[in-house]
Amino acid sequence: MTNSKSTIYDIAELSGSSAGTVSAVLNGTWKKRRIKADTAEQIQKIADKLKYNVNRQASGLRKSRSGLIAMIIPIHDNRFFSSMSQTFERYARERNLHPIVASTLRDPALEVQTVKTLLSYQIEYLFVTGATKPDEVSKICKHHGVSHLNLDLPGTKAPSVVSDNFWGAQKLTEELLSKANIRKNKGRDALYFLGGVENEYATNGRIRGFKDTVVNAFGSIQSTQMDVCGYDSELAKAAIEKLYEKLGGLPKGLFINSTQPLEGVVRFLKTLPSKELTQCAFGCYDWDPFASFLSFPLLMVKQNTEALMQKAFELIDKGDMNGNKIFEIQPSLVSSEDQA
Amino acid sequence: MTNSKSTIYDIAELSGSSAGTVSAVLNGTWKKRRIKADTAEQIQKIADKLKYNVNRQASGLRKSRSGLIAMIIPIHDNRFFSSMSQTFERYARERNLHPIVASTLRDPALEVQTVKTLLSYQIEYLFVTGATKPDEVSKICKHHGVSHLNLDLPGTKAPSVVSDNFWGAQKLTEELLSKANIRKNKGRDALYFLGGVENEYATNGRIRGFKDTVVNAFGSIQSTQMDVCGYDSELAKAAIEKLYEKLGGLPKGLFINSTQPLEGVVRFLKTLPSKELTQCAFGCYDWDPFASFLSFPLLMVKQNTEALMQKAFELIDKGDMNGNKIFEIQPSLVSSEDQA
DNA sequence: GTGAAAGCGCTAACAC
DNA sequence: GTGTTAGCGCTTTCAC
Repeated sequence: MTNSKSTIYDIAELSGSSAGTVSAVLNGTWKKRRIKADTAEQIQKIADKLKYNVNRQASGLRKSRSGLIAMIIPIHDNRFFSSMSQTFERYARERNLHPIVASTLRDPALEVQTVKTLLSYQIEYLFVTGATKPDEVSKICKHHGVSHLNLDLPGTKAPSVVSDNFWGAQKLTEELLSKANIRKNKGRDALYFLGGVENEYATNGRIRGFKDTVVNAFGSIQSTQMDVCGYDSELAKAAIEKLYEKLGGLPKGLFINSTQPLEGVVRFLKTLPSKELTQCAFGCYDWDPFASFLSFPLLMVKQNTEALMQKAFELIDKGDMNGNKIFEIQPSLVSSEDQA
Repeated sequence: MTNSKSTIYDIAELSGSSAGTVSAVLNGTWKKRRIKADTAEQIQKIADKLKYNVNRQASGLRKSRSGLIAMIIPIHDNRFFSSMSQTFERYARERNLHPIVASTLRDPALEVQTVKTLLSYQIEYLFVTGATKPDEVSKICKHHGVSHLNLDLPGTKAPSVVSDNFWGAQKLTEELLSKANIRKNKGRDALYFLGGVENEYATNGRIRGFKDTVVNAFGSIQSTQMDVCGYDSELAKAAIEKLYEKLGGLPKGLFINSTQPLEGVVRFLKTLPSKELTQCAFGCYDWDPFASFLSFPLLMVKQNTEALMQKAFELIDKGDMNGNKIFEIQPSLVSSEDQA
């Protein structure tokens, strides 16, 4: 029972046919070789009995194809990326490709090293998700002739499929303006933007969407309405505290850029009497299921993993991986009140 | 620049040495072969210039080792499993093994198929996490002579590393009894258990821990204190509603089995005036970061991914993968109040 | 100190 | 309809 790995030669011997025939039967090319159904059946039966399993290092070497498709992500332990992994696997399997996911911890060196390792296993495609140096990765992949694309964060040397941050921010801002019933766009009667990092791809798009919408509605926007205080929750907490103090209370609307700053905001809100919270409309760019359970209503922008992945595989299917176009995918607006 | 994959033969030719020498230099066995440092350096330089990358299908075939270690998990998109993946990768890389994680969606057929595929790539080790049929997987692995172990859910044909549900439930129950200041163990003045599935490994252990602790403290336990209503949040919501009605209010303490039932409970609690919540001590077996932001304090049991994985790799390191011992790892108790 | 040669398990072109 | 053969890129034993 133990350790009886068998090869096509074992089967050839037992069936009285040749290794070539066995190979053809076992990999499904036997009709093309016009092998007798009888022979095929016979061989298959023996293979089953021996629990034969092809050695893909050998077949891959011979065919110079591995059947592998890989994706690198920054980390596994994250709602967005783990949901990308899940969707990636499904799409890959639909195409008879074997998915491999590896995380690179936002470490440029590990990123490069991981990609090289993956290439050494002769992966056929690579999805580069949220990479710190997408163009470095592109260079390596190109040298090895491996099709690849960027996800979530764009690069300039391969096609990219990313969230439409501009559009998402517009929608969220519009909703908030209307829900908060903003009239004057001044003092507490205005919408405020909190969190994110200046000159970072995602934040940039979101800021543009926010500003664009506010300016559209009121003709102008004040610099005091923006506090791009970083992604750290402590910094966000300090920022909302300061804003609260300055305004003498919460504003009528708050656009929080990402769930991490949201944590900081929530920590501050916990210190306020709950009726104050009802005077502010809260929005968060990024979704987390926990947010449905907060003590106040919250609008969230949820990235569309399904559509991102679908677009990416569409590019694979079309063999369309050579340009450097950026495809933007619309996220969706979710309200915590819908889920409760 | 494009597609210039090179082989050791290219390098051999350019360097005027033989493929064997190049191979030895490039895979680090060259001191053993007593190759001149000069030659080695020369060869290395050429390899770098060509951006040579070993073909692991070829080297793996020859050595009949792949350098791969795989783990199957039910799903990626889950706090516990994604954190297992993260830790798995780290430990694997520390050992110069290349980690592969694949999800099997709690589908027995996909589980078996995925394992077979992984084996066809000649993986050297397999971690079987939360499998529906761990023993099926063991059979297949044994036939292929591949070392493997079970994680999270135990099997009978390989070593298993699982959470100590009994211990965790004991600790959580003890904390809750004391925090709730239970006196009579009757009516509202008692601790109640909610959620989980009868005859399931994890629930069994937790029920035993709960009962054991209550009986220890009060000499007995009533069957009405247990409602093993499943993992569905709607069922849990119905269960807590019924309990509330029966008792004429919340009990002094509630042990909720898993985060999904917790969601249901929270939905119900939202309908209550907040001061009622202060009269009950809440505990949840399983941890989720969102729970720190609920409007009431919550004790949680957090599985120790780090220790689980460490134990698993310890078994690998010791080559100790042949028994079927079950190793239980203590989880830890976390309070939402510690994090705020 | 290094080259030559065999072979890992499989596939595919070419026989017949 | 099926056997034979060469070879994918690499490692390793045996020469010398």
